[in-house]
Amino acid sequence: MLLMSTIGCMLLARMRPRKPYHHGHLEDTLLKTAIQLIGEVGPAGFTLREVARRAGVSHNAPYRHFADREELLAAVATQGFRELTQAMRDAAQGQAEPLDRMKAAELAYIEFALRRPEHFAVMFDAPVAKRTRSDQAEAAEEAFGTLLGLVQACQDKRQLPSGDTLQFALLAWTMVHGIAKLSTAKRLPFDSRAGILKFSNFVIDQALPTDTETLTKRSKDAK
Amino acid sequence: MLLMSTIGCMLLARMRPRKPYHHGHLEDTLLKTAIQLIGEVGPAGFTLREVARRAGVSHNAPYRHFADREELLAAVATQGFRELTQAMRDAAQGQAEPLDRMKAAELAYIEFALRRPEHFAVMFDAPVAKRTRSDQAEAAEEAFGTLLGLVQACQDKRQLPSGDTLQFALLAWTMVHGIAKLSTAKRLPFDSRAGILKFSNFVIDQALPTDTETLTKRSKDAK
DNA sequence: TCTGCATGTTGCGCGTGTCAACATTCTATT
DNA sequence: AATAGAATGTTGACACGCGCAACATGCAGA
Repeated sequence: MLLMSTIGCMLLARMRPRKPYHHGHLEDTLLKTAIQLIGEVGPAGFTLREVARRAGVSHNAPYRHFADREELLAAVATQGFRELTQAMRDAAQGQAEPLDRMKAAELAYIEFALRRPEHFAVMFDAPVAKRTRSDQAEAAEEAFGTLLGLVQACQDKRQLPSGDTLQFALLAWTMVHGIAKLSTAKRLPFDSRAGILKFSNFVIDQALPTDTETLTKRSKDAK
Repeated sequence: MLLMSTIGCMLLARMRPRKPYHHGHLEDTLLKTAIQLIGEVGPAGFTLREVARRAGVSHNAPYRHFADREELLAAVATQGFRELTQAMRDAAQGQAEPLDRMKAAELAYIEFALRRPEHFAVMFDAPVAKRTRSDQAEAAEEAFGTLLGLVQACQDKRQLPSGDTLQFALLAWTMVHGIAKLSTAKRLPFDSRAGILKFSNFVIDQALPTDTETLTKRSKDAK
């Protein structure tokens, strides 16, 4: 029945198989297309109309799924935070010791930024106004929460000084974020990925000392 | 002579004082106007035409001084780096000890970002392509050089471990940059400027320990 | 004085974001 | 099964910004 009417359609259209009026997974397609486009031309060159073109849909179709350009970008950012979280978790999983797990996650953060600089930019450079989108805040919170959990684990095993867990996690975050941002802005005097990662290791070790001597010393200082 | 023709002009214009055809300081005016506009609407809302309007000039006049929108933004960034350098120097000047001078400069970096978030964004988020502008690279280099000099001074006075000066300076830079970026992106759980600065102090002290005990300990480790 | 050059203006084409009106398809209720 | 209404997609229009081309104005040196 449905088959027959479809065939009828095709006959009327001179056997040309007709594109269905309804796309089916347009929202997903738009998001994926947007992510890819941003990877190619950057957030500035990103265009709603080009996304629509690549999705094979009219220039106004996206408005059925996203209120405006900003909202699509916000969705891109949200997806970015999810992938960042996953990357950090995967990296941590490869290590046994809490401290190594944390460091691996931190490096994964930097590597994510290096691998997808434009996407990373959308996540953090987007105008603050529209970020009331709660799902994005949630995704970002989960990314940070991952790091926080790893720091907590280090403290539990006495591999980091006990103290304000939040502050240590924020310290770790700002460090890797600074490296990531300056790297993608090409402001660091390293041209190779390896050079950046080597520097990253230096920074991480410097700010989060691993040796017990320093640990005990610092915990004494804290008193 | 010139006066007479001017008066003639005014008479013809029914005593309305006529705006001179040539602006006189248009390039400067455009730059200043652009900086102010960016401060109001952010890099995204920034428009070449609005700058022209505010400068009281036609929408194409800016093209006589800047090749395109990007080039004006690049000039804005350059100016930003100069002001950042000045802010860091001023802050350092208020302190006697090298270490205090360095810390003051680092805090000045963060405060600059907090005070002029949009301007700061233009300096670092701009597409990398157009930044072949050598004067901008120079201004940025000078800003970093300021920090580098302060680190060097600390090492000279044994207030920082001797070693790779560049790496320490880069460490300091990435830290403050991370804080600045995350703060302006409103991703840190601090709502007040004071809270951010308090956290900044924590981060700086954590990563660049001042006490001589740790210093000697670390220099031993380095062997 | 006159001529060339820097500076500013007007007008245009093109692309984008977004709104309004219309077309098509799906879903649910009867 | 029929049909109304909600989703989804399309077409057309408008305003606006970027940047080009052609023109106007004023300045500076021969």
